[in-house]
Order: sequence, then structure tokens, then C-alpha cells
Amino acid sequence: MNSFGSYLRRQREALRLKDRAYSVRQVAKRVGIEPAYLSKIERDEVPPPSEEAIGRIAEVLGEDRDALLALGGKVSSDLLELIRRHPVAFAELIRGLRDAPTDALLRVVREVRDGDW
Amino acid sequence: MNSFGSYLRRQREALRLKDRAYSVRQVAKRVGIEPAYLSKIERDEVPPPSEEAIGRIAEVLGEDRDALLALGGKVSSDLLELIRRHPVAFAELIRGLRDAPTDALLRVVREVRDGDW
DNA sequence: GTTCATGTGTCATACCTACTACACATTTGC
DNA sequence: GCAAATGTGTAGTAGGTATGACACATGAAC
Repeated sequence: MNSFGSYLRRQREALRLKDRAYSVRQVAKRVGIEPAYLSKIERDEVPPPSEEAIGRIAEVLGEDRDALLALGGKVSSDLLELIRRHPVAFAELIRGLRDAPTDALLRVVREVRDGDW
Repeated sequence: MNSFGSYLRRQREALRLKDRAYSVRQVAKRVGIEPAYLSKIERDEVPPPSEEAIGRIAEVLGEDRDALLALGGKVSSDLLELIRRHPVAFAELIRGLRDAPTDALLRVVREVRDGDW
């Protein structure tokens, strides 16, 4: 339904309606992977590619990198590194937000964004 | 200096002073891995083991699971899953705390812990 | 109506990851 | 002083990750 591949295919096809430069082959070239590989990715014949490849796909298709990574079952390595610097604190923070409704989560995000220390 | 392996070795040896059941062999048995493998792990001859193995090592040695995983370059998969449910929000939250001093981070953690929604 | 682009099938590969199994020399306990 | 426990060297493996290369049939464009 909303697998990584089928989502990609839908988005690419949508872009293609406006601009036929969004073929499998041309997108693959811009991304820097083989067309056959992208084709397989879009049909979920292979697992989502590496973080780097997903990042470049996000760029080429104008998608949010973190969101696309999540759809591919991954989390950006820069976030992982930040978490690893304060593993216990971040673990409690994230688990503490497990059952928080989305708006409560966003409130915390906003608060941190505007926070002055 | 503080690689995963050397840290493990230090902690295990410390426990061993009080209780000689903390030999490489006996710990490995309780953890459920081969002694030779644990030996190599402690000498950093191989990369840190799987998340599951690190979790069991943490249990056996009385270490914090998230902290030990971090030392092993990993992040608990339950946290990853939570992040993947709200990738954009969590990305902004975590990156927003990148330069926050530890006490500011802990303040947010506490706030979330005590938060009622 | 041929040329060019397109999507995809098949095959192959290199490099990790995550270990197990066994043997051996040294040390320790009684 | 001998048996048992200990730490470690060597070798091997099963499965996953992340692709590349090439060929082929179909379709569209001019």
C-alpha cells in the first residue's frame, strides 16, 4: 500500500505528468544509480537502498529527507549520532513521548525550537 | 581508550574482583555467546555485537542498556521505531537539542516525563 | 517505419554482519 | 602436582546489504 517503493513510484509518476524528465532512467541517472535498480526499488523487489541513495532520491524528487528515510525504515545517521551522545536522556525523552498525541509532540518541538539557553 | 571492548573488559574485571563468576567463559555462557567471541569483543578485535547481544551483556553486567548500545555505536530499535512514526517532528526535536547544554536537555526530559496530556 | 527512449528481467559480485566450533597453552585451586 | 578452569588463536560459515552490467521487448516520436 504505502511501501517505500510504491510511494516513490507514485510521486515520480506525478512529477512526470508535468515534466517528462522524470522517467525511471533519467531520475536514476540524476540520483546516480542504475535504472534497473531504481525500477526494482519502485516495485519493492529489493529493500530500500542505502541512506545516501535515499537522500539523493529525496533531493531529486523534492521529498523530505527524514520522512523518506523513515518510509525506508531508516533514521538519519546524524540523528543517531546526536542520540548516542546522550543515550540515556534521549531514550527517556523519546519513550516519554511514545503515547503523546501529535499536537503534544509538536508543542515540545516548538518549545525546543524557540528555547533559549 | 573507551572503546566498546575495553569498557566491557574493565567493567567485567571490576565485577570479578568481588565475584569470580565473572570470567570471560562464564559471562559468555550467561549471555549466550561463545567465549572466544566475547574475548574478541573485549579486545576490539571484532566490531560490537548485535543489539540483542549487547542487551544481554548489559543485563548480565548490570549496565544501562541504552548507554551500552550507544558505546557500541547503536541506538535501540524501539527508539528508532518511535522516531520513524514522526520522523520530521523528532528530527527537528533532536537537532534542536544538538547544542543544548546537558542541563537544558535534562530539563526538557523532566518536563516531558512530568507532562500530562 | 525506423530510431530512440523506456521499463524491466537475469545474473553476478563485493563486502559486511554476526557469529560458531575447535584446539591449545597457561593459570589456578585444592 | 594434577584436574579444572581460563583466555585466546585459527578457521569457517550463513545470510544480508547494496549495488552494477547487460540484454531485451515494447512504445512513442518524428
